[in-house]
Amino acid sequence: MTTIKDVAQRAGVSVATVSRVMNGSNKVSETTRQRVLEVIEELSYRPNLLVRNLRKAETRKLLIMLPSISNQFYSQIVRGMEDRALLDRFNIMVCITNSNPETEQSYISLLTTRLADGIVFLSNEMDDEAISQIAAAYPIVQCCECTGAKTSKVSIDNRQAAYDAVSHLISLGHRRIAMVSTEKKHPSTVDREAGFRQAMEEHSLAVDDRLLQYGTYSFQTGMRACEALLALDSPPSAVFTIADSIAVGMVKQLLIRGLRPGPDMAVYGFDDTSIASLYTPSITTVAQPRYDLGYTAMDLLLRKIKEIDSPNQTLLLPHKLVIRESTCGDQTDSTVLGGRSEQEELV
Amino acid sequence: MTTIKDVAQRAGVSVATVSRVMNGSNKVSETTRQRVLEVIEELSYRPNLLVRNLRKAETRKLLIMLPSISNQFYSQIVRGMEDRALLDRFNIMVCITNSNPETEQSYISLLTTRLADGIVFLSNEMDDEAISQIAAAYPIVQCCECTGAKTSKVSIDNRQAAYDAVSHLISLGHRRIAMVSTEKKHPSTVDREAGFRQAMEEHSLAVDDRLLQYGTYSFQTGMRACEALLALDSPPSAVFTIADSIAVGMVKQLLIRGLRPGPDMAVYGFDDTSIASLYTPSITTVAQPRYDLGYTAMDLLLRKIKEIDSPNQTLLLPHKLVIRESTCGDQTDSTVLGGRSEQEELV
DNA sequence: CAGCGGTTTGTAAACGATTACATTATCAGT
DNA sequence: ACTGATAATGTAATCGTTTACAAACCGCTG
Repeated sequence: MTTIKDVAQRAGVSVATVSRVMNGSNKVSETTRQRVLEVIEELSYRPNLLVRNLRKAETRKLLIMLPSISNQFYSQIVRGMEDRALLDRFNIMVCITNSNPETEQSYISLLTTRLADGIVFLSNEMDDEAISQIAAAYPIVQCCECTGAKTSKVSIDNRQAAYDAVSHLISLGHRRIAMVSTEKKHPSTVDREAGFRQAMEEHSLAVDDRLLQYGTYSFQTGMRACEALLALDSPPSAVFTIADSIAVGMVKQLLIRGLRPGPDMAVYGFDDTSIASLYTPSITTVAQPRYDLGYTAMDLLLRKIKEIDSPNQTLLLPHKLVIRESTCGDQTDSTVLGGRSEQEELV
Repeated sequence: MTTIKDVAQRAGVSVATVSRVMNGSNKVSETTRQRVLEVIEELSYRPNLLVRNLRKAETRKLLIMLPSISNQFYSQIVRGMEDRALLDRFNIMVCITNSNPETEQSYISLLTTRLADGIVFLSNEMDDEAISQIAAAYPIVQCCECTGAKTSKVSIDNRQAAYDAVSHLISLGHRRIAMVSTEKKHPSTVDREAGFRQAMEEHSLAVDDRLLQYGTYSFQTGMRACEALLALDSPPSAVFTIADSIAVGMVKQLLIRGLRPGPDMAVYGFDDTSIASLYTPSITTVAQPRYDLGYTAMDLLLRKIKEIDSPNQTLLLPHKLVIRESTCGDQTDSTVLGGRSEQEELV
């Protein structure tokens, strides 16, 4: 490997001069600058950034922790983060934890061992105590899944969003409303369940335990829940699910059973991932301002990097209901109703 | 920041001893080991890995270059890579290029500046010449999108796969077969188009230029292509698309027009992403051994890391046709036919 | 108790850059 | 020709580890 010394020697200057050329210092004559640049080109010299990072005590690398890469939901968020990070000349790298605590820990140690300058969690496995402790010394932000840890955070108001969705179903005349959620209680899950209950209670509707189904974020969960609900003596007329993937499963199972999603059973999704608008029938859902969530989270992280002792902030961004066919009372043809989500290529 | 010196001082030993404890060298007495460990805990000391990486001239970090995070297709591939990398105690980090040459370049420089030990490209923007040059000095592997660059590579035989798919359509009795592809010619695109043509020619079927539609990987492309094809004097009875996302658009548009995907027009997807099995009707497609592709690619990369001068290899893994409803001749009900793809959670 | 082998520990060079400070070159003004 | 200011360049310390080599220590043996 060629080092700065090799370049200096070959160009007949000192390493300091080469370093100055590399860093664009103005205290180098045009003649030597050219010579050095030539030699750099000639030897195809690339500085060892480990050393530079060491000397400058910064890496300009930020980590984004995703539980999984296969979730459509994250792409716009990550794009927002990236755009914001680039403004301050930071690079981002995505770490996939698979919701595995050890994997998560191994990526966190990149931060504490100075291989990265900050982390945004899109979900985390560690407990609040541990996260808070790390956040006290290193820049950390939570996005979308915000626990009780002492960090800066950004998300939507999940409780309110669920409340709005369920209230909407009620306003359509539904009285027996089911909920399909996950066994694993993410912060967003807890809030969405709370919003569901609040809406039901405020409209004096009973929450029948048999109408509560639990599983994972998979469409299989939606299909199974659909079966279970249809098997009841008096099935619900509407279902609120906490994720589009579950809603898709519900809808598919209804179709398999020859039932019409919407008229026969209304289905509400959550997140407005591309499949919700793509599916036939299209699926009513709650949209989050994903790009903004990411952009804002990154903004908070950069603030923390500039000043680790800056106070923690909690920001809530506005959500939106996207009404589509799956909550349509009368479905005479399969024309796509409004609520087309922002154009997003499915590459 | 506490350094190894602080620990040494506090524990009353030399930095060498602390380093030995950190690295699990056996030449430390149990007594001092314990004392040092206590101090490390007490000061919550974390070594600066920039230095360690510098001394050891390795980072044990591998980069995976994705054009986009929103593609379902990549998740299993990445998992395969990760599993293989972990066996050799390497961490992986995902870099999203957005198909932007500058972004790609900025991540590649992480390799040449010794911040990472190797790269797997799931697609690349640089030209073959540039890639070959880098690959001569640094470990690089191409996966799924293999150009003419001098690197090790893994993919399926895209030409053969397309050939098989189109031959299958022909065996079902179709004679007028359209193709929907992308403007941008990725290596896989070129091969799939070639396979399409080969199958048509070998069965003495004319390739009507009006039956060739081009766009992006988006479902909008599928919808538009569907419109264009239906507007023809004699529309095709089957369509081969080079991506599931396009096929979904086709199917959706057929449904909107009140036509039956399958009986009225057969639709073939490619890649077997989760949406293909999820959609109603489910979509016939070509499945790639995604996990294995990733695992194998990483295996080749690790080989290159061990020995940069090891010869480049090109591996082709077997594909599979997954027959579903969208190529079904008579569709009496919406029962899901075989070809359920490997269970994959949609999180 | 000198000498020996083995274990444990310490000293200091090295990794490859950045940068404060020192030195040298350049040149205008007298 | 000399001075002093300014620009260009060089020297060497430094970042925080790892590790080769040297030194100290310990218990035994003869």
